[in-house]
Order: sequence, then C-alpha cells, then structure tokens
Amino acid sequence: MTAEVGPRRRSDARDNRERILAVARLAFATEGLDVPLREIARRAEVGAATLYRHFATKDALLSEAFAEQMETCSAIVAEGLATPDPWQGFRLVVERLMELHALDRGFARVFTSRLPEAVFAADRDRTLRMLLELVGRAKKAGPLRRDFVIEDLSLALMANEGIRAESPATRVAASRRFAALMLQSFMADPVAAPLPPPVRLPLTRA
Amino acid sequence: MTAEVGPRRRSDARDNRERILAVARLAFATEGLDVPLREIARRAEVGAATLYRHFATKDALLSEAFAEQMETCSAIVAEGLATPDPWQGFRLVVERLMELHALDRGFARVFTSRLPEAVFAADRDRTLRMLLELVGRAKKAGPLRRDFVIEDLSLALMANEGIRAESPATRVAASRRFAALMLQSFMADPVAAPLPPPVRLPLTRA
DNA sequence: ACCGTAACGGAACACCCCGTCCGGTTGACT
DNA sequence: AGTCAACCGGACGGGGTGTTCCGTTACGGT
Repeated sequence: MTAEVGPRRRSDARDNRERILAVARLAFATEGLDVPLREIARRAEVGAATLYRHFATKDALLSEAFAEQMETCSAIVAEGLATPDPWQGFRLVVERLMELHALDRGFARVFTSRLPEAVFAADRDRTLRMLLELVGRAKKAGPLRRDFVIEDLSLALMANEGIRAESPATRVAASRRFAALMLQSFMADPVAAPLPPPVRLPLTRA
Repeated sequence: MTAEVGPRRRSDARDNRERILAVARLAFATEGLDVPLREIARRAEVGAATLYRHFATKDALLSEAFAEQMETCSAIVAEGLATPDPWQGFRLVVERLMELHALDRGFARVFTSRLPEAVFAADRDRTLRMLLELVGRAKKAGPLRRDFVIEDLSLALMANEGIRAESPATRVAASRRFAALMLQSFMADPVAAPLPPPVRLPLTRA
C-alpha cells in the first residue's frame, strides 16, 4: 500500500501531493474540518484544480490526511493491550485517545462520525477488536465496572469533542481533567483520586 | 419588558411574530443553530423581509427564541437549591440541565458560548450565583468532592453537547447515561451506582 | 535541443447563505 | 368607504464553498 512505484510520476507532482497533505493535516487538526479547500490549496502554493487532481473530493483528502492518525489510534490501543495490568492499559488508552482527539479536532470529528472510506474500515475494525479484548480483560481483572460497554467509550470520545477552547493548550488541559473524571466513573470500586488541575474556561465565541 | 402595549400593532403582524418565534424555537432545538433564516421564514409561511423586520439580525432572533429556555435553566437551578438535601439538589440540576441541553441543541450551543446579549447576562449571572451556592452546600454536606469547581459543570455541559445522535430520543438516552457517569465522578466518596441503560450509538453522518 | 504530454493554475460554474430594497397588498382608524 | 401607514413576498447584492474547464507551463525521455 505504500511506495508503489506505479507509472513513473513527475517529481513535482509527487512533491505537490505531499505538500498538500501536510498542509491539510495541519489545517484540519488546528482549525477543524471546515477549512475551505481553496485555503488549503493557497497555503500549499497550489491551484485549486491541482488539489482536485490529487484528491477527487474533499472526503478523499480527509481520508488520506487522517490515515496517519488512524494508525496512531491503533498503536495506542495496541500499546494499551500490551500493558501488563489491564486497567492501566485501559486507562492509558482513554487518556491517550482523548489527548490525541483534543489535539486534532478534525480527526476527532472524522473518527466519531463514519466516513467508512475503505482506508478506515480496516484500521477501525482491527482497533475495535483490540479494544473489546482490552475491555474484557479490564473487567475480568476487576477495576472496570461490569456494566461498561464499548459504546461508553464512544460516548466519552464524542463528549470530549464537545470541549471547545480558545487554544489547543487549554483544550488539552480541559480534556485531561475530563478524561480523569470519566475514568473515575468507569471504575467498578471507585476511589476518589486527585484530578488534573481545573481549567478556567473562557467560553468560546462561535 | 413584556406586554408593553406600545403603539397599536396590527394583529396580523403580531401573529406572524409569534409564529416565527415558535418555528424558530423548534428548528433551532432540533436542528441546531445553522438553520437558514430563509428556511425558518418558509416554515412560518412568511417572507424573509418580514422575519428581518421583526428580528433585526439572526442573533436577535436567537436571543428571543432562547429567552424561555434560559429561564427554564434558572428555574432548574432554583429548584435544585430548594431541595433539602444539597447533593440531591446538585444531582437534579445536573440531570435536568443535561436533558434540557440534549433536547435543545441550539440552546445548548448558545448557552455554552457567550452571546452576552443583555437578555441573557442577567439570567446567567443570577443562575451562576445560585449554582455557586448549591455547590458550596453540596461540598459542605460531604457528597460533592472538594476539588470540584464550577468550571467542571461547564465542562460537563460542553461535553454533553458533543454527543450527537440521529434522533433526539437517542441523544437524550445517551445524555442520561453520560450524566449518571459524570455525577459518579463528582462524588467525594463514590459508590458505583447502577447506570441508565447503554445506548447503541449509530454514529452520525455529518 | 526538442517536443509530447502530464501536470498546472486561475477563472468560472453551480449552489447556498445573510441581509436589504421595492412595488403591491391589507389592516385599522376615521 | 377612504386613506395611509404598516406589512407582505419576491427579487437583489455581496460573500462563501465545493468542484470543473481550459489554456498554459515545464518535466523528462530522446
């Protein structure tokens, strides 16, 4: 799936493609999905048509741009699954996923929606299976409440998306506290643990 | 501020105004804030200009449309404050506010943003003061964790907003479970209590 | 050095939105 | 009934977005 030589491509085209992807990733991450394609083209110093020649539609661009993050998700879950203590693994997954989603608004949005573009479906399913396994272990080991369902994680991630803030830093800080709260509520025999510092939330304008 | 007779108005105009408000409330509640004004005008069987004559700008319409819900919020908090057991009061407030916000997406959005249109500022501040009082009592009584800050409620409400679903019913169900989870994490000496039923989340498309 | 063709970029298309202006219509008071 | 202000709906201008058209450029193999 990578580095197929394919028909010899012109090198400038290849460069443009990379540049567009890089710019798009940054833009979507920091500004969300509704960044105009024109703007991305402009920042990549490319005409609109060029962008469309490389990515037939906006969705296509989104899929490609987020493939990387999708793999990061997989990796996070895999790491959680590899952690000896299932609860620690679960906790790590929740914290890391939420942080990732807080840092990349666009990806968060795509992740909780469904753009079942083939690119995603595979990773998604694999990740989901690993998650189910991890959840099973964490329940069996005791700390995760028995009535937890995988949808509760979706719920938590969607909710995490709702957290808006002026700066990414603020958003991450708020998200961190939120993750700690959620984790607390996921415990079978909860113990009130200290939380990350509260965040002053200067409500966003839009 | 209400029912000023003012200069005799034509009755048809008055009717139109009411109809527009009713339609707008419904539309904003079920579809969010970005319903085109034209669409609202169309549903109210009124021309665009008519709508603008009654409400100078979209923000003006929003303010008027949500004034009612804003009062409902106040009422909820007041009721919570009037509840003998502070924790029960707090719990009631969280549950009711979240349900209200789940039922009315538009209002939720306006509430967690700041449209400090004079109409709101007053209610908002009053409500906030009551909330602080309630939080203080709930902490003093014991059940609410000491490191809870009022921003955590904002956080929870924003997060609640992130919960998307196809139907309002699904959204409310999901929101209910979410509220229960959050309440659990707000407790100083948490006891894992049963949760509302989990919700299958057929991820939304957009 | 040359030239075919892949790749390019700006402008144009089609659509949607907010907010305003205009000529015809209708309610209410005399 | 008559009159006039207030109201009405439709058309208009300005701005924005995803996507496509088409004349032009410049890569890269010979």
